[in-house]
Parts: sequence; structure tokens; C-alpha cells
Amino acid sequence: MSKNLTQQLTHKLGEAIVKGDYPIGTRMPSEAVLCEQFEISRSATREAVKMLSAKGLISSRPKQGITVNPETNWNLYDSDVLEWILKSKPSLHLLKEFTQVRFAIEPMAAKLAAENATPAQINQMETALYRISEAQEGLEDQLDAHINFLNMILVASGNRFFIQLTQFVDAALRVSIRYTNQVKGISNTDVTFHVKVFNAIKNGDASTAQKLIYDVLSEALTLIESRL
Amino acid sequence: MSKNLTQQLTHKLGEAIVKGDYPIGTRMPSEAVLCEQFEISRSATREAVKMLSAKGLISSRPKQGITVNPETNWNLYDSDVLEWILKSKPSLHLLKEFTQVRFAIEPMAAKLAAENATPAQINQMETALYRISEAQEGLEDQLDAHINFLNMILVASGNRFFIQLTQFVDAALRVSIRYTNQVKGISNTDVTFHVKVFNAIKNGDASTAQKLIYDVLSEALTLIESRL
DNA sequence: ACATTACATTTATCATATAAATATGCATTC
DNA sequence: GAATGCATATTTATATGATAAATGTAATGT
Repeated sequence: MSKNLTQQLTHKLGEAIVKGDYPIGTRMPSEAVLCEQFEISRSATREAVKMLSAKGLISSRPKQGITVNPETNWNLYDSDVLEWILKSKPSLHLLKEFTQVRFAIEPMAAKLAAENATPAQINQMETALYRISEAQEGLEDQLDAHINFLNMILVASGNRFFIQLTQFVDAALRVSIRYTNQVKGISNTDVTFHVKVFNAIKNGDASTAQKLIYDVLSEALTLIESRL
Repeated sequence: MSKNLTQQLTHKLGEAIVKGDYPIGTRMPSEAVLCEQFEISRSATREAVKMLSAKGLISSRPKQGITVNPETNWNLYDSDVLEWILKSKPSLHLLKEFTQVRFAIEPMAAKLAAENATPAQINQMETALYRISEAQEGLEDQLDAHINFLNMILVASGNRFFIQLTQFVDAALRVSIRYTNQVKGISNTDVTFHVKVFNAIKNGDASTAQKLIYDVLSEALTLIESRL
């Protein structure tokens, strides 16, 4: 758990809101009541409320109190909010939504990576590739290695908005194995696939890099949709 | 300007950080100093600090003080952060990054919209279409009408992560006209284009909807890159 | 040289008081 | 009767002072 009281309350309330304990549009307990319930001071409570409103989950106004915002206001790309969503309502439908975003983003990121990756980034990708092959022999966690490789592609894209999505992709992949119980199908276990992607990016072959990622995600999406 | 002191300070500091007034990795003025500088109480100051740290811009720890986080920690999809970025360092390069994200997202959103749009959403899109044609005759702001139409596509996708990006696309389009000084080229002024997109979505023709948006954004991106 | 302790600084928390905002109901006016 | 203005009660917003906890740094001891 987070160390300080403010963050603890932020997480507790954030999770509760996402879970639906405080329905959208309704008023949450007032500042004073929250203090009582969680036995902390007003300062800590108010700061937690501010953090949640900064993430779009709630808004607070005098007299009206603290109200839960509609989901469209939530900062879904905030890693805390993502974490709460995953913790509270994981579902195959959610996985589909995640994968649709990946399907939109990652092929483009691979394309950009092929066009823009620096030599240093190529080296890091090669290291990531090595980690995947090691993982196959059980030396390292397979999922972590995969995520690391995919994150490197996002980073190498050079577009800060793609880079920002590393946490998103991380979350998406971690939820995916809850349902598929294997990395295969989501992101091919076979390291030869990753080698192909790596070579395409290294050689600046943008369209091949794009197509490789596109195809594997297309397959993943089809698999998920077949199970819905 | 925002009404309450906390939000005012949040915006002032957020903007200043993004602008680079407080370089990344450096310590910001301490709580006490911020109170003095802005002549507000510690409560308000601390709450602003909490909001900024909720958005990933800063982190604060005892003794170490308030430090500016690396840009990779910033929640770039937060509409406040976006606003500050646009306000502080608009550039053609930024526009390119924006458009790359749109290029990744919007064709897919159009495809999903064609597959999933509800009758009510189709109606709303038709209204949006009407607003564009009205705007052409000067009755309404052209840009707003365009943004409204594009947002409807995102909403109709049914994927909450795409829906969340309405603010992003809004920001992207508003910055785009600063450089192109026209909506044309970014999102075809000619309403016939939008009619085509609308019809494709209405008829459930996913691939056509996707291709239409893909093509217009491809063109926009080429235009931007030619000017870099 | 290393570990331990003491200290100083900064944020974190608590408590209390006052101000400002605003929804609600009431009265007043036309 | 409808609309407008006003009083009031409730809730958050702000201010302030005091204490606690965390943590980097320096002093100390072995």
C-alpha cells in the first residue's frame, strides 16, 4: 500500500468509485463524513479528493458536495485509474477494448520505430529480444520480457504520445493473460516473430514492421471476439 | 480563469512547468515559498501540488521537496496537461505528433463506429453533419462543427478508450489551424467528404469509413511533414 | 573506512476558525 | 401566477498554528 494517508485514501476511494460503490452522478459522503469513516484529518481527506478530481473521477463544489463524474470524464490513460479498473472489473469485453487500442496504436508505432529508432534504441531492443529468448528457457518471466520488447517499440517511435502508452500496453497485456492464460495468440510466444519485427525495425523497413504487428494483433482480436 | 485559488495555482504552476520554467529533475520552491510567492495559504498550495502530482507532473517527498518529474511521467492525455502544452510550446513538430496519434486512432474508430453505432448516435451524427453545412454558410463556427462531427465518430466507436480521446482530437484540431490557418487539408472543408463518411457509417460499411478517414489523415500528415 | 547516531529541513497530518459559494425555500413584486 | 430577489443553511474553500513523520546530511564513534 502507498505510504502516506492521502495516497491511501486516494486509492481506496478511486477503486471504490470505479467498482461502482459510489454510483455515477450521485453525491459521495461529505468531506466531514469521509474524515470520520477513514479516521483521518480534513487536510488528508481534501488532498485525496483533489487528486481524484485531478484524475477526472469526481468534482466538488460548495453546497453540492462531492459528486462522481460520468465515465467520459475519467482519465482512463492515467495509470492509477487503469489499475483501479483492472482491479475492479476485469472482463473479456474490457480486454477487447484494450486490444482495439493496441490494434490502432502499435502497428503505427512499429512503423515510426522503423523510421526513427536511434542506434541506442536498436541496441536496447536487441537486449529486450535476448530477454525474451532467455525467458523461453525459463530464466526470466516471459510476460515481462514481452512487455519490455513492445514498450521499446513505443519508445523508439519517438512520439511522446505513443511513449506515454507504455503503461497502457503493459496493463493490456497483463489482463490478457488472465483470459488466455498464455501469451501465445496475444503476442506470439515464438521468438522468431519478434526477431522478424526487430529486423524490420533495424533495417528501417517500416511497412514490414507495421504489417507484422498488425497481423498478430488482428489475430489476437479475432481470438478475443470469438470468445465473447 | 478558474474560480478557486487551488485551481488557479494548479494552472499557473502546471503551465510554468510545461513551459520549462521549472526544469525537469530540479526542485521547485518549497511549500512555504510558494505560499509567499502566490500569497495564498498552505492548504490551497498543498492541494494544488497534489493535483499536479496526480497528473504526473511533480512528486513531493519530505526533505527532498517538490521535484519536477521527467516528461514520460506526465499524463499527456489529461486535458489540462494538453492545454498547458498547447499554450506553452505549440510547434509544427507537436502538430505532427498529434496527427500521428489521430492517424492511428481515427480510422479504427470510424471502422468501429460503422460496426457499432446506435440509431441515436447516427441521428446525432446527422445533426453534426447539418452543423457543418450550416457553418459553411457562416452560421456557425466551422471548426467547432468539424470537431463535433469527429467526436461523434469516436463516441460511436463504443470503445471507452477512444471516447476518452475526444478532448485530445479537439486539441489536435485546434492547434492544427494555427499552422494551416484553414481546416482544409486537415479535415476536408468540403462537406461532401463528411457526407461520404457519414453514409459509410450509417450503412455499416466499416472498411469504407476506415479508408476515408485514413486517406484524409494520410494527406494531412504528408502536408505537415512537408513543412517541417 | 564503515556504521551509527544526531540533527536539521521539508513535507505530512491534525485541529480549529473563518470565508465563500450555492442550492433551497420564502417572500415580494409585477 | 410567474418571475425575481432575498434570507438562510449547508458544504466546500481558505487560512493558520501546532505537531508528527520522513529523510538527506553531517557528526560521531569504533
